[in-house]
Amino acid sequence: MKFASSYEPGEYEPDIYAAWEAADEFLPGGKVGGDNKLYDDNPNNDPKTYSIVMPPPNANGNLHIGHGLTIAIEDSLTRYHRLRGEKTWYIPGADHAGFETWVVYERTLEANGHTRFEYSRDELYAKVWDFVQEQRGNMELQVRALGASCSWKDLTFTLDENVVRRVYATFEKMWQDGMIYRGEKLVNFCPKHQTAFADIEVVHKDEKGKLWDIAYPVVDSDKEIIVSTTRPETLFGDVAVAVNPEDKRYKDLVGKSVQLPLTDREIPIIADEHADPEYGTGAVKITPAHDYDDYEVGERHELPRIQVIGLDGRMLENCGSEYAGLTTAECRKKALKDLEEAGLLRGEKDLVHSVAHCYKCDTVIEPTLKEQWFVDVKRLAKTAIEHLEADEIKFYPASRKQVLINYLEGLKDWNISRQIPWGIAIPMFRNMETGEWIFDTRTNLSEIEIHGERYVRDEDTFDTWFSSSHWPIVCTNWEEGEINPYYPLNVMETGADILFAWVARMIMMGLYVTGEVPFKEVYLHGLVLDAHGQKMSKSKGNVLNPLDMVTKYGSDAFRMGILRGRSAGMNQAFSEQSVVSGRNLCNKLWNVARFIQSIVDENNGPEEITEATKDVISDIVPDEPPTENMGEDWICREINEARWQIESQMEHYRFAESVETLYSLVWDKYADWFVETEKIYKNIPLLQATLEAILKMLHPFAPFVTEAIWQNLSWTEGLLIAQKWPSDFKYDPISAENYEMLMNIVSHTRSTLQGLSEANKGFSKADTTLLYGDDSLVDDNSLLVQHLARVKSVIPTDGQPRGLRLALANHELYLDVPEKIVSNYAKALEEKILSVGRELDSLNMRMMNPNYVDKAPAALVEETRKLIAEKESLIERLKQEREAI
RNA sequence: GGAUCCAUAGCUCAGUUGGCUAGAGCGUACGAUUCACAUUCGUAAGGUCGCAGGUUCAAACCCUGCUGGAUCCACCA
Repeated sequence: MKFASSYEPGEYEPDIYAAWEAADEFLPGGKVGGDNKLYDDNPNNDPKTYSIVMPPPNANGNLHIGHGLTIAIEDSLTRYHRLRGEKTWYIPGADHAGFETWVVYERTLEANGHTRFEYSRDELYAKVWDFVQEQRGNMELQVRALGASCSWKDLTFTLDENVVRRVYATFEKMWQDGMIYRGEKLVNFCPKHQTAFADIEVVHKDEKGKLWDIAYPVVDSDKEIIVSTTRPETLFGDVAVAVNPEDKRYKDLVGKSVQLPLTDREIPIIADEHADPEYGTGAVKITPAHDYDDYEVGERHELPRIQVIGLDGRMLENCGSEYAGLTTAECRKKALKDLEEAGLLRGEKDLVHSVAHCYKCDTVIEPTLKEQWFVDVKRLAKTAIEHLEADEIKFYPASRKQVLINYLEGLKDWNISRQIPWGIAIPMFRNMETGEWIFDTRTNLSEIEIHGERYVRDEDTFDTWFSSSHWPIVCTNWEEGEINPYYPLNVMETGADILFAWVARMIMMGLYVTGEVPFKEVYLHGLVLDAHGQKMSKSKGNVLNPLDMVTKYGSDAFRMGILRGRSAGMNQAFSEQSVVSGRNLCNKLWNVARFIQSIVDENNGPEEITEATKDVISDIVPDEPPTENMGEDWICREINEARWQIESQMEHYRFAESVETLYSLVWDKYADWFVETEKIYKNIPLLQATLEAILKMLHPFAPFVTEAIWQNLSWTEGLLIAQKWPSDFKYDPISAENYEMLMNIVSHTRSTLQGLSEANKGFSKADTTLLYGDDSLVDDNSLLVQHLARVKSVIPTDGQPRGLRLALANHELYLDVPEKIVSNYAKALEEKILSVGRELDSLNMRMMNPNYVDKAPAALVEETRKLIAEKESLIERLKQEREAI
């Protein structure tokens, strides 16, 4: 016997994964397709294809619990479609994670007493490359430990040559289409990391601040205008004071100038909608170089932009010698003091406002004027919206489609420049003489020469989302003019939190580059929260490592555990308890298999399997429905039923329900009832066939234990991963129905016995005899009933009923127990009568309503009538029992 | 300010076009045990489905309002 008495995942998982990989089963053709070719020369010859990509985890990082969920979902889909016989391609990836990795690297640089400024960009790039190569591999091992059946030879790294080539091609196309422009705009600049960020990369936090009122004297007048500001230090960059055009208080001041305090400049008073008469004093200072709204006001009124804060977060020369070089905080303090001394500070009050922070280092983001590359997104967004509205992509959850459309409608131009060395270089060179920019892909050179003219490379790199928005295109090797059955992807599975950052951009880019949407369906998963519904975070100390779970309980247990109770788009709690119950299921299945193998061994002997028996066994669908044991018809029906459910659930991404369906099939139906019946009947071919079907159905969710069992069974061949999804079992529906009745009799017997034993100390259930009247069902199955109900014997009454009659409609059954035992049970009986009475009342109420009888469907009314009749006869019987006591 | 989602047993969640006498797992209580499995088996208790209205023969489900919670977007001089 190969089966140990319990399943030890750690002993099997690494070998099994290696066996799959060695057999090339992860390639899209697999062994099923035979040729391992991506696709046939004639696409009509091909089976259906199924493609899915892995959102690339950070190449030099470790997987967190969210990756665990990602892989559990994606690999279940992959394995399911592979078993269905589709050419399934799950493409793994690794992300250079531009900013993330850069932050980690810069930290190690600083820890060694260096700074980024000591090196050229090319040197830094080379250093990080080496750093990442050293760290790489960890993540890939972890993806394997989770059982991901992805095609490793197709792994795409976000800096791979073909990715860069594709990104450059797109950029060039955009450049030629006039969608790329260089502009000096306000960008979210982190003074610590020295780089710009996209809007979605900054975190807004509510903070306590102060609102100061500052008087600006009106030129050639004794009047003054008081502005409200939270950032007095930006005063040096003021170029106007704005008031609302409707604001009567200031109407006559518009067009005049004010003296800008602490400086010798005069700035105009302008009228602009931006000024809210209700807020503060209704007058607002305009600083286009350091505030987004002011920037727009400046555009409208063609005002100059005066930058007064440097990239290092210190005040520039143009603020005057007293202020230049101060940090913004120092400058604010000094400016307020000076204003107060000048008698211009008129008030100060507390307020809470939201402030942008760097999502990585929490430094306050300084809106800063910078020359950057921008993508004009109007056309991209418009096309994306059109295709979304035409329902070309199905969303799970469905509501996110509209959310995405709303986002695209308000999308601003996309700043794609980042001041980080670690990334794909922007392929633009500038003629230092003329200032002209040209496109060139020779980004390995910092300078190039064309027709004797010298061009210098832009030092910036692309926003990672610009390259990763090509992900479905580059992973599937899509090429213009070639047929590619794997593009568009069947599904894009990723976190709901990157709907805007990534999904939106992949759709825009896919449409722009290929003219087609990049995927047919989007499944978004929510955040994995801790057991108490809290976000996992290092500072809270509630972070769970998926690999720890795998080590402790096994990969399958983790996968089933994390899928449980989870639905699309929802942030849901994760509890270790679900993993424990997943582990228990694996062990249960293991023992079921162990038991079945032992029966096979007893009857055949493992060595003596003849070719003839093999034929019988390998025919998974028995031609004739099983006879004799009705439990066999029943389990065949239940397995079919479960399989149909799983097929429909998988189509709708209801993974949690599939796990639930399988759990109940394996445990509550197969092990608790069917295998119990087989202790008497031992229909070996059917035991084998049903076990095989269950292993296949569970394989997508618990790949390791199912494969481990498959390998340990004496009669199976090949790898489970490469088998075919089961088809229908034949069965006799009447037998199946009868077995269910038998189950009902057994449960009721057990429950009554339990009631008796609770009411009577020392009562022995196992010594009790069950008597039956005129009942062919029980008569035919007395041995089975005796075994399942765990009674001493099941025999006919022979016309002499005695003991306690069971309250079952259509069956005359008695537990042969003394009257004293029964009388102690009277209270339980009384409760039962009351509860059935309540059910009967509610049914009668319904029938007494003439509208119900009139308007409800006839079948439903009929069913209610039948139910009432049943309940009435049941209550009658219970009352008789009570009388008898 | 705009939007989306959520509220069902002690806990975590199912409940697909209204037909429910509202389910599961865990937990709890009681009982079993040389049986493939104590990672086991059996039985049971536990719920005015957030609140208030409405539509309907019928509402956990549809509509309106409210309360509480989560998330996203925008704004906050």
